Amino acid sequence: MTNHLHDVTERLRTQGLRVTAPRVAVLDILDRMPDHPDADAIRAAVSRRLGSVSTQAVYNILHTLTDAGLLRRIEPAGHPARYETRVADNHHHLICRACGETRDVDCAIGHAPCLDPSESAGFVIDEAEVTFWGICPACRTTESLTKETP
Amino acid sequence: MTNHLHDVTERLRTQGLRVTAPRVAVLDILDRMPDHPDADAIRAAVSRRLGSVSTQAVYNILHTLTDAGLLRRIEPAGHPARYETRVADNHHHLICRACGETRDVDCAIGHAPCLDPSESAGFVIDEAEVTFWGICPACRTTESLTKETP
DNA sequence: TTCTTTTTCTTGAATGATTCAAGTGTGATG
DNA sequence: CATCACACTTGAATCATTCAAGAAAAAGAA
Repeated sequence: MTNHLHDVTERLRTQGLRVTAPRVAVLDILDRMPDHPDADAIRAAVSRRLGSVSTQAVYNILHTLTDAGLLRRIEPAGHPARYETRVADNHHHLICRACGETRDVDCAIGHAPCLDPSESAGFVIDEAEVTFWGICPACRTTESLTKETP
Repeated sequence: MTNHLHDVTERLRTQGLRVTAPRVAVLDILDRMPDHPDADAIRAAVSRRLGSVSTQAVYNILHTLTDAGLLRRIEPAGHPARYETRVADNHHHLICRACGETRDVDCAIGHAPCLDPSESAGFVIDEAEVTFWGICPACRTTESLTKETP
């Protein structure tokens, strides 16, 4: 645990970023949360650990760390942005249309950039983002219960 | 042109939707706009044609037509939603990070659903969405000009 | 350690796309 | 051509996120 915090600190230093309690907390918490939390869930978790944090600080931190390549931001249509620390590899996401729950999906086809468009139309392409949309097991159950009770 | 309006009317009727001037205008305009306009651009175009439309009406219409399968909504992270009438086939999008300009990209790999995730985690998946992110020719030019003038 | 500088955090207000709610108007059916 | 469900208008509300200005804290120097 002290080990891990040291690792988190190192990651910040390597990117030339100052080591602050809120930043360490965000990175450490995201490393441990497998469910791609959104800004509000992250704020809640950091707040629990440090006593309090401002919403603005959380947004600043998420922005800074994302820009530095320490975080990856996922922005599912219709849901607030979610974050993860898995940045080194090429992977995609499976998102529930109902609740926004997000799961990692390993790249289905080869390696990064994973896909090439058939026409690039003069664009300089830097990312091929694949999102699988569906209904998660929990929401599927809720949905059928709702429908079967008119 | 009367031909096309007739076709638009038919599409509405086929979906059991009432034929109203704003709805016809939205569909007709979207059929002619290749650049995936957002709600505001659509409102402007409809307004120009009919004299005026409320923003709310445009949102209602876009929602209704999308639900009916007559439109497809594209929601690029960080940009307002865009719409297109190309709903029959499986295709993806190439989006400019800077200005949001959106181009169609034919499916790079086979047919719909185009991709299968390696793990579905109990989800019922209904769509595989592929987005190519980059910088369009116009923004690329602007960007380099800005950088070269410190 | 203590001082200084630069960056980060806090607070409170603002933004922008989209949605909610209530009332008026209109298309489709009989 | 009357009725009624549905669509449109107006005006306010919501939500995630961002802007702005001042207070606090990290990093490097003395």
